Amino acid sequence: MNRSVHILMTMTLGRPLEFNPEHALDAAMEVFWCKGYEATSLADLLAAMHLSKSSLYQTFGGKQELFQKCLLRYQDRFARELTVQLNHAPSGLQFIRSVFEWVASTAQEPAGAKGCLVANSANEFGQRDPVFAKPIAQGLQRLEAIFTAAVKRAQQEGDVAASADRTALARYLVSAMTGLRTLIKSGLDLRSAGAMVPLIMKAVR
Amino acid sequence: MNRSVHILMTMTLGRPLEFNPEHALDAAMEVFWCKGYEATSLADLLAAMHLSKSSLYQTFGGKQELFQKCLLRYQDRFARELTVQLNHAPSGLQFIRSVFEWVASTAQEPAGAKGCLVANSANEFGQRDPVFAKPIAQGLQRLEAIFTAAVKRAQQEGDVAASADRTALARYLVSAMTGLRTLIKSGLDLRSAGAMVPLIMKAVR
DNA sequence: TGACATATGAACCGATCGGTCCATATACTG
DNA sequence: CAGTATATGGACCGATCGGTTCATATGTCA
Repeated sequence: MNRSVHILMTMTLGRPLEFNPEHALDAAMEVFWCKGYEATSLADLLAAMHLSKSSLYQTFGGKQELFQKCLLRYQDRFARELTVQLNHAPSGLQFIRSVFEWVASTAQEPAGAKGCLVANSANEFGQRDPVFAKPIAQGLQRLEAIFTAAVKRAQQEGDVAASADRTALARYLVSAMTGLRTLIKSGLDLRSAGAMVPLIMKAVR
Repeated sequence: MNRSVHILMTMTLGRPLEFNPEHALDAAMEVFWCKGYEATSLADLLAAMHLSKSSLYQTFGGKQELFQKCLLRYQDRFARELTVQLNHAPSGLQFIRSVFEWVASTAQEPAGAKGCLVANSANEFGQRDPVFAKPIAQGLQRLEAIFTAAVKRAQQEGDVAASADRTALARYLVSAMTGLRTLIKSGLDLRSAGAMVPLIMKAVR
């Protein structure tokens, strides 16, 4: 591999970007997160991302592709964050509880009104659009995988019966999570949200 | 009150409608139910309702008003159905379980892919649109009220601790319901959906 | 400096959006 | 029959939709 090829692969020729693609992606994600896919227009995105239409198409490809990128970006960030939390948690059970307590704490806050991008998208599209069905299912899957790991740890720590069906429990937690977020998104008050956590946890113990 | 006034109030003058407003409303509800509000176009509605644009506007007022009518219609029908079920159920607890078992049974079926119009709308709009926030909140409220009645009955029947917080429990059930529907909408398999019901019920017992 | 490669903004595209208007059709009334 | 009130279909509206094209700006390289 000669030098010129190496340069071609590691640096961009021509005029450099005037914006940070990562930041722009974050801005787009925020808009999709708040308004959903259908209700978000190109104009909304351009305004939030601070770039021109041609830049958006050249860099991200279009509305659909941009949304897919945002969806994956959201998953990655969310999954990484939860994994870190799980690793730092005193116990698997504590991790699960603290996740729900954090979600409950977003009640009546802007963060709560946005919901979860994956859950929002799951509700907006279901399996209607084959283009989005896969990344959405994958997002739910990843959340389930984290809960599965947490339940497994809780079982090893003796907080959950070893005989319990990890997968079923993890799926239940995903369901409980999205349900709680839906209610919070609809304006559930903080007290009620908090009261829901121990009820949700009953299925785990 | 003379005869002519009476006639004016009880029957319509001029050319009669060529369609059944109730049926048309059902058709519109179906479309909104499947695709959501934003993704549904006037053309979609006209095709499903089998009427012309002018008829739609004259009879129902426009997309927003039509959606609101559908939302209320859905609530009424759903609430009435559940109330009947509750009255016929052998016990409050059995009612709750059977509702969840019915929802779980829609997994991998067209009915499951549609979700619940109220839950769908709650997720699509949250509190973003003040025009829809009220009917959506009302829909969730009505479901909660039914669950509250069921829990109350279960308490009287000794299946639920008398000391339990009925309202909190009812809200939990609404949350569990919407969560389950979200997952089913995303393609959860029938077996997994069924396995979730006893876990959900753990919070009640 | 000049060749080159990419980025950018603005003009432009056809399609579709939700919504209005009006001429005509169709019923009931006297 | 004429008069009246409503329903209907189709033409039409401006706005916006997502997307494309292209001339120009701006950087790197030899």
